[in-house]
Amino acid sequence: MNAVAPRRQRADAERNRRALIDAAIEVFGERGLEATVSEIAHRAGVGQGTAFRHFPTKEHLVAATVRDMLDRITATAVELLEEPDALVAMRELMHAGSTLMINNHGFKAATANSPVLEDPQVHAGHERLLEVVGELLARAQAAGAIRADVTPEDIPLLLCAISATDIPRREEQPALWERYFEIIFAGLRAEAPGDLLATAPTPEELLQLKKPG
Amino acid sequence: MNAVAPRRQRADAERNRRALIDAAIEVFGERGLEATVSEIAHRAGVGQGTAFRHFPTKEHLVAATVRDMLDRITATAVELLEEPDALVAMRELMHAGSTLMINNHGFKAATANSPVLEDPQVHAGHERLLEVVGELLARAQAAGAIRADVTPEDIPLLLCAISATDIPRREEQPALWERYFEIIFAGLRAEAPGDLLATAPTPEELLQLKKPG
DNA sequence: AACGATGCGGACTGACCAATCCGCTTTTGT
DNA sequence: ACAAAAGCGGATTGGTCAGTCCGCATCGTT
Repeated sequence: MNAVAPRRQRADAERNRRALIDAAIEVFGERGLEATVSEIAHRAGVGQGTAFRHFPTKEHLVAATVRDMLDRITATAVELLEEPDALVAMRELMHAGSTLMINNHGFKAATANSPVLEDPQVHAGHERLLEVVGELLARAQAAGAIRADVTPEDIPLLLCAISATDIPRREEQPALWERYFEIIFAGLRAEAPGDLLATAPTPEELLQLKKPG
Repeated sequence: MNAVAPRRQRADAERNRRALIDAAIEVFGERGLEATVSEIAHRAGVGQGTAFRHFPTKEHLVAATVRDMLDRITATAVELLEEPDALVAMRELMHAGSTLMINNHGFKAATANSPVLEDPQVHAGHERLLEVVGELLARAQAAGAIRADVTPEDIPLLLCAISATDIPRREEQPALWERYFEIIFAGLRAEAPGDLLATAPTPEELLQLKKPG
């Protein structure tokens, strides 16, 4: 019977913590991880001293936002467990994940950042995501829609790959990444797609995003 | 008849310029674009004043190294024009390009950096690469080995995608990216690969890089 | 050999940023 | 209502880095 003493924190402190994470998601999303802590604090409507009290290091703040983002993808994945068509579920999961990474420059950069990935909170969130992804993937493989040698750990890495194609010419061709989504997703399909191709929502049309002439 | 006056620069200046680019490729390669200019100058055996005289801005130095790297890939691509098997040529080109990007953290980061891509030297180097890639790609498509809707511009972006998978666990699984190379390359193959699969050097074995148990 | 032009090196500047510190304010329990 | 605890804010510090400056060395030319 040791004193674990959870000692709930003050209401305003909890509010500020939440506001900081929300602001961090926004600001890191817009400007990448180079955004400064005081900019985030300001956006959250608090002083930067407050930011560093809640998150002793910028890296801690980054880890907290990454954890939050991971939880969002996981929530999407859980919803997709309801989808009867396993291939559609996988496709939508990957599409949602790519969209999220592409709209959040900071999240994309953080996944390339080993120190962040070693944070226990982030690691736990990642594990939880892998479990749900594993379930969706297993179903798609059981249906013969996805190659059997693909593992759950592959999926997040492929999302990194897809979002890495979004860097240049964002103005000219806003959704060019969808093209590469199709190519990479095609690489995951079972060796003889044949009739299964028809199941995918928009299999070939999306590949025509580039200028036709 | 205006005075263009090429005015050749002093021999030591030219030597230093070359040494700076070589050092920059090394240092940016090891530590990414965060490496400091003075570190590069020191590695090149010159003072940092010299570095800033040759390259008025860090960005100029980055652009010069990117241009150099692009020229190296282009040289590889030109050699591959000799390869009789068009699919093998494309595969080797992409493999070489991925290897180059993965071993050079700075180059990888620079391709995600719009200001660098807008540099006229870099842009010219990129165009030149696209020409050669276009030729190799056209041959592979004519042979029915690669989907007809793939364009030359897709290839560099897919190399970015492949190298984006190399970020974590470099120690544990040094060549994990080869796995994703296979998946993405498979996505480029013509819809009915069938017998063509046999042409690829190591089509399925490389996919078993992960722990089997 | 000698001189002018070109290039060199590294101390220095100014800006920026993560992280700290401490006097002040708000919350919470009584 | 009051006091102690908890939290707040922003000025400040220390360190880093791109870019400048200028006295000195080296090169190339005659």
